[in-house]
Amino acid sequence: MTNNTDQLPARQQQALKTRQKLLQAGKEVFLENGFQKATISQVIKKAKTGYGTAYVYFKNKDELFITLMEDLMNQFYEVAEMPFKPQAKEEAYENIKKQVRLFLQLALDERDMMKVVKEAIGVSPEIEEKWYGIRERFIERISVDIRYAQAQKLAKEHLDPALTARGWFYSNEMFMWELVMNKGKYQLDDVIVNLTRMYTGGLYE
Amino acid sequence: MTNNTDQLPARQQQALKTRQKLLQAGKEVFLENGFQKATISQVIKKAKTGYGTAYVYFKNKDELFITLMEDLMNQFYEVAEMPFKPQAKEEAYENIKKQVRLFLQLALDERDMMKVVKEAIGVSPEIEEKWYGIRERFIERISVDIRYAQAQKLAKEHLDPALTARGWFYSNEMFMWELVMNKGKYQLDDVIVNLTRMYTGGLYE
DNA sequence: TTATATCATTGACATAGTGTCAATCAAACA
DNA sequence: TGTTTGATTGACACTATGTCAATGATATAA
Repeated sequence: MTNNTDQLPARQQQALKTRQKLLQAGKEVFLENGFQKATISQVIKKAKTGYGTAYVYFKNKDELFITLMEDLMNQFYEVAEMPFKPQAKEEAYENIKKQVRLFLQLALDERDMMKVVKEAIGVSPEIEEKWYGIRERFIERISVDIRYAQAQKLAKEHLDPALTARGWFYSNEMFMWELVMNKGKYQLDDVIVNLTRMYTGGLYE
Repeated sequence: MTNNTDQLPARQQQALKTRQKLLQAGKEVFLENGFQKATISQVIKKAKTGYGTAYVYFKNKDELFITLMEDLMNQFYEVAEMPFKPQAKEEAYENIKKQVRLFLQLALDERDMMKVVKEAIGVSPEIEEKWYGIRERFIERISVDIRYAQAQKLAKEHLDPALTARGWFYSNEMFMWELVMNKGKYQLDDVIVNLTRMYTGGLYE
């Protein structure tokens, strides 16, 4: 595999390399210190560049972190786009369980990074906005699924798809953060089964 | 109504007054600027005290804000403690609707303050902890309610009370923040009805 | 090959906020 | 009235941010 920097002039190659060094150092510093305690000084020290260099490549700490989040966030977008066309209630139940597991598992696979993401969402409006983008994408997708299930006469007509999708995603998201922050407090499978049962069947007989 | 500072020596009265001035000024500064942008300098300027005085009465900005939140947080604790002893599914449904409305309405009545609280939760671990205390109190109370409903054969036995209570509260909490942050985007009654229907009856036929 | 232009890199600087503490001031008390 | 006690204060040391004029190295042109 040839690196696409091969053809570039040495100057641009160097610049790319500097940027990469800052990203790598940034990731390490964020994982070690969390979002708030991480400083540009720590990053440039680890990357072995001058202080001002960081500001050449990134507007500020928030932007550096957003760049580092991007890959992970795209994985969430992919999970959100999963197709959903159940023909029966049983099939719906299985589909939903599968998607919940993908969502929670992705967060747990990147647990250390997700902890920092959670902190960053609380501190930086720009990063919060990025997460809201993912949330709304999920909710929109789930709304479509609910309308489909209603058209198939599988789901109750009297529930508002947008509100129901939102409430459902909120539960999922919060359990995700709970699992990320308190590993081991709950069993993943228990959470998935209970969430899905609640969603599909409700609490009362 | 006699003020209970009447009997105190003048020196302590003065100290109390200074503290009150800082609290009042703090509230104004937080509401005007939000949590992060609020500074001690702004507070002491508005309170007309010296810089160091603020640190005599409060360890830091977080502690000042926590003191300001206390009343509001206690109101949430009161809502969490509401009794719940339904004899039938219909009664349960009405009880639940009532409690959801109290919860959401309290947040909306203190909307401006709740916006700052949300920001502060994201920034300050101490304040986050305070909110988690309220959340866990709600969840514990709801767990008890679910167990009671299960014992009455009103609620499904196969749902885990702790997990179900948690998922249910998460939906409520997130809708609360949504209503607080985006006033008017959703109709309060629509949210309440949909949440409660989902919770009690589930999505599928 | 040399001169010049371009642009990546740099750290000192201005700015802004925090928390501390020795000094000051005024009330309480002997 | 003199002394003690404790409330108040702002200057100080510290930490972090973001900017920018100067520097240095590479690319280009003559």
